[in-house]
Amino acid sequence: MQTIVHRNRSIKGWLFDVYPSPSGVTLWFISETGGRISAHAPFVPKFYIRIDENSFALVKKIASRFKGRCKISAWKEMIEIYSGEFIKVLEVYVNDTINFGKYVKAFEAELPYYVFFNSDLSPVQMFLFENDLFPLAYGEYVISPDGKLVAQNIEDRFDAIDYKLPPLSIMIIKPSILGIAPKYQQNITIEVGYDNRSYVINADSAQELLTRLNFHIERCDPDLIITHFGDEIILPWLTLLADKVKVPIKLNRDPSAPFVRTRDVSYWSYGQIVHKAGSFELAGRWHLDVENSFIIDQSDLAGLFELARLTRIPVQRQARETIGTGLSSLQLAWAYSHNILIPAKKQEWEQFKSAYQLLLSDRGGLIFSPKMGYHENVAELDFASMYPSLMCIHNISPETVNCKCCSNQKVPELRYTLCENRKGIVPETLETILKKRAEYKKREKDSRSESERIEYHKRQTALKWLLVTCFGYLGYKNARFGRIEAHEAVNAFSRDAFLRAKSIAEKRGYEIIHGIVDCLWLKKNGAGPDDYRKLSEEISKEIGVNISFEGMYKWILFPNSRTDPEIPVANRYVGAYTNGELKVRGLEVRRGDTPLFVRKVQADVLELMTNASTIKELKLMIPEIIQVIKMHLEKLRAGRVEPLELVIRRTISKEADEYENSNLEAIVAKAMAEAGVALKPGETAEYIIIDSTGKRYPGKAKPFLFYQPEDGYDTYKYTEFVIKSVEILLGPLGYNYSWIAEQLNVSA
DNA sequence: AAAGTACGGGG
DNA sequence: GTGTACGTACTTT
Repeated sequence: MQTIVHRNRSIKGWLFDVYPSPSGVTLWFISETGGRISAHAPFVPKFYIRIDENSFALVKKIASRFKGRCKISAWKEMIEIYSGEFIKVLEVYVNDTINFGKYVKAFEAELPYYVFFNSDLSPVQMFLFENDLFPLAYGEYVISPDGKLVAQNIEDRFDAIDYKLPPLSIMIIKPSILGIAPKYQQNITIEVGYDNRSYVINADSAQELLTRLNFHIERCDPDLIITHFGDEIILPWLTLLADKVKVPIKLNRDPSAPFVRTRDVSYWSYGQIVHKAGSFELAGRWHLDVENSFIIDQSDLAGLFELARLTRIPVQRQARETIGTGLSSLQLAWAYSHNILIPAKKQEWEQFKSAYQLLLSDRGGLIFSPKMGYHENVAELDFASMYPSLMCIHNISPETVNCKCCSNQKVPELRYTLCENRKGIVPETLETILKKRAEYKKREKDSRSESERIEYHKRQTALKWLLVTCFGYLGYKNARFGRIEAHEAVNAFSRDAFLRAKSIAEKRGYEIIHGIVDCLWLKKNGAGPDDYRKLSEEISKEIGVNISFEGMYKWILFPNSRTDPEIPVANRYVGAYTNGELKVRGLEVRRGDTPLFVRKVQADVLELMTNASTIKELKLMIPEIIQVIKMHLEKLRAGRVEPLELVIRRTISKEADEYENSNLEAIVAKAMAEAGVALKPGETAEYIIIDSTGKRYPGKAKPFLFYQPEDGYDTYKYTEFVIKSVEILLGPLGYNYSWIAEQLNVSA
């Protein structure tokens, strides 16, 4: 006799994905043996209301209207972050992970004068927080015969430094022409790549296209579909086709789940409009659009995975979120696990300022005026992670500044106190990041294997962005854990540190050539690397924040302002380190709106200049530089420059008809709108200048979308662009625009 | 001359 | 609390 025993199944592997599904969440795992397994976990998210007992009946009445969905759980004692004291709150269960937010809104609408906590967290994150889980967590997962996750034993930590990642099968889908947005392409063909092969899908009909794509998806069975422009263009287009010709597209691994799509948005972020494409997320596999992810752009998949593990935001979502959201999530997780109530955040209208932006705008950070022109034998000293370090060292956090319990005068210039009894949430969470990054940086330096070095570099770069954001976050008035006094305190400490560093250096006989916020450029006759290292050590020891010797420059240039040649500008400079590396800020090669052609010329010139060890040698190579420019300009004059290299990409800030001046952006936006492909504020105008005078061609510039090689281009304008980009380098050596133009046989 | 428009920053 | 850095470079009016 045989009995069939339905037993639990144990998987050793990684948590791959989590998303809401009816009465809980759906989880996907990748097992070590290569299985892709889904499971369901029941989960009831909850929120809290700070309410007096008299109002209990009112809450009960609202809850009873959503009978079966919302339920009053109990009175709870939880910690209010600013006071650090326990307060009494009412816990409400919402048995619907998909519509959690809608139920919360209903409560909020009827209880406008009460404070809500944990009410705008995502149920998926609450699930992860509560179960000590995180994306890509390695461990043992136990699944019941009816597909429920019943237990897990995690052999991994969200903040681990040594962790294994699952081997992922990857498919790439992209337009066969890259380098120009699909919006500007006349016919899009898609190219599918996997297993070291790629296939251009040239189909005669939509049916054929979809059938062939489905074939590839089934054969590859990707965990991860990487696209270029998948969010905005390709996936929406494919699904539209699929609906039209009724060929289901097999993008999802979970056939029961919908695609998660969000709308595109344009929003203001500190004086600039930003357009964010809507997202197109998949269920059971990831879709990552490399053109719609800041963190992938900066630090690749390795950085994205590092961040997702740390912030506990699912990978597809983390890819599209801002870094600020990631940092916030890290703090939320910490608060959640310490029974600290999380205040509902108010509507976010602004993005966070990065430290730098804030420093400039709030005049918090110090900027000296550079000594104009070329210098030799200058050294650079940088404070490493100055702001996060200050926050950790001095325990600066929204709830520790001006706390109730302490009276001290720790903050320079300001009469603020800093708590000595309780460690703040900001230092608590930052410390993890700082330590982790320091270790990655160390390994990056020490590692013998190139692939390891690259991996560690990507991870530490991702963490760097968290650190860069954290300062802005502290001063951001709408942040959950933000407070302006905390932000001011950091500023005060930073100015103090910077000024003390400066004065120590000057006392030792060094001349300050320039200084920005946490960077100092110094000079002293006869001083070498060892002297600067010694100076760095002395300053670090004195101030308590690490300052490091970045290197010495063979030459460095702080150019004059173009609008007023008598004055210097703080944020543009270029210098060649003694190791041959170049550091450039603010010049054309660094700008996103410089056409590739101009960038190439300036880059070529700079590369030559890197070979010079002294200003004298720089002067000697002028004829050589002129030759290089001549070569490029001859190509330009002959009409042989590829149109792509002449494309200017600039963000438009408003709708086509809102422009008051007919500048090139307005012209292009209008032309696009008329052709039915209107650009939204924050999207990029991509165009070629045909005739900037408008005499020969009144349109002046043409969107790349409509560009034909016969249209030609404005040789004069592009030449001028080139000469200006070289003048900024040669001008301080005594060779101005008209001299350069003359050498190049161009009328100035 | 004044107003309009866009860019950078961090490593 | 329905607002949107700030300084530079360049163009248009």
